[in-house]
Order: sequence, then C-alpha cells, then structure tokens
Amino acid sequence: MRPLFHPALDDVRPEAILHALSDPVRAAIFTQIAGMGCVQACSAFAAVGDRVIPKSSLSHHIKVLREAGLIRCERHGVEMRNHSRCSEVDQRFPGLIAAILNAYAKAGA
Amino acid sequence: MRPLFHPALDDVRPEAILHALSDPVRAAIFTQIAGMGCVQACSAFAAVGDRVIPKSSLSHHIKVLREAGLIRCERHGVEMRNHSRCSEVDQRFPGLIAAILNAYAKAGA
DNA sequence: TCAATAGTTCCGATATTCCGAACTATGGGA
DNA sequence: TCCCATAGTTCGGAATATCGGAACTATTGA
Repeated sequence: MRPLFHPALDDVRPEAILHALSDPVRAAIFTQIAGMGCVQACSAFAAVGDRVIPKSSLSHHIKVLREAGLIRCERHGVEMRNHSRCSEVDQRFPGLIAAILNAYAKAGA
Repeated sequence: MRPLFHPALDDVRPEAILHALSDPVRAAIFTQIAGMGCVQACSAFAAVGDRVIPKSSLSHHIKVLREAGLIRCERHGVEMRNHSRCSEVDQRFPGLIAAILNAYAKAGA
C-alpha cells in the first residue's frame, strides 16, 4: 500500500486549515483527535453526536484533515491511527488551532 | 431597498467564519477591511493582488463575509461602505480573527 | 429626466460534496 | 495455505455550491 501523503509543515496553508475545520463534522473529529491526547482509529468517529457518518464520508473527512496538515495517519495492522499535528502547526501558526477549537467549544459545536 | 441582513453577535457561528475566510480572496478583502481601520467601498476590491475580481463575484464575497458576521455594510449614497466587526467578534471568539489574519500574513497570502 | 456610478440578481457552466456499493489491505484462525 | 472478518479506500452519480457574464436596480448629479 502506498504511503499516505502528509504535507511538510512549511507547505501547510491557512486556507486548507480553515477549509478543513469549517465543516462542523470535521471540526468535531479533529477536536476529538486533538483533545483526547491519545491516538484514535477512524472507526472511533462512526458517529458524531447523534449523527451517523457513513464510512466513505468519514474516509473523505480524514483525508481532508490529513492533507490540510492537521493530522498524521499511520496504519497499524488492520486499523489506521490518527495523531494530531497540533504542536507542529502551532509553531507555524501560533494560536490558530487553539482559537478555532475554543470558538467551537464556546458556540457549542 | 430592503436592509441587508447582519447576524446578531450571538448568532455568529465559527463554521461560517472559517468558511468565509477559507477563501484567499475573501481573506484578502477582509484583511484590508479589518487592517486599514477605515471603511472601504466594494469597488476598492476590484482587484486582489494582480487578480481581477468580477463585480458579481465580489458582491458574492462581500455577502459571505457579511452573513458570517465579519463585516457590516451600509449604503452611503451610491456606494456601499464596509466596516469590520472584528472587535465584536473578538469578544465572542477571543483571538480567533487575529490568529487567522496572522496565519495568512505569515504564509504570504 | 437622463446619464453615470456602484452593486445586485439571474442563470448556465463548472467544481465540490455526499454517500451507497464495490473494492483493497491486513491479521487471525483452521 | 485459504478463507473470513475487520478497517478503510475508491468509484460514480446525484445533490449542492461556486464563478462570472449579462441584465437589472438604486442612487446621485447635471
């Protein structure tokens, strides 16, 4: 299986990050990956709130987050493990992710 | 002419802000409205960088920014004046707009 | 009233998103 | 080794959103 594409930190674009997190479902997924601290398999997001997310849509959402540079995905056996790249991205765009996650938390995403 | 819709501060949604600013053209327009401090007519954005923006597209972009709660638009005579709502939005989502504009500035939007 | 300026609306072409169905990759038995 | 179950990806078509030219509306000044 070909390795998944992850942008280098210098290639991460603000518009990609904003686009990725402008979808409440993706924002919720990313909040969980970033906030839990621990690595999450995609199957952990089969539902967001009470909304069921089809596998194909979920796969697409994870891909958008990955290509935006927000998460890193590695296959471990049969499952994919998703790590946040928060600390990297925060170096390049200080405060950006925190402000976005705070905004969603306050608005009650 | 019917008055333009502006969301109340409490109705401003993070996803709308991120979506509005995930387009580099809109981000550039908003940077100019927010950063110049002074009010700008739409015609000030007939071009962004060296890219010409058609009037209809420009009108659409301004509408997206307005409906996201980022700007306030008022007709003054024959032209429309666009004010930023930065300070309001910053009360509701502290640091969000600053972090986004900093990110674009750093990436060289 | 007419012309000029500033924006808006309409609408067709293009691009994106969504999701079910089929497919691929990996690991664990028997 | 072969088969099955699990986890995720890809394909493809329907629904939706975006872009921009042309026509339209609103306002001011002559």
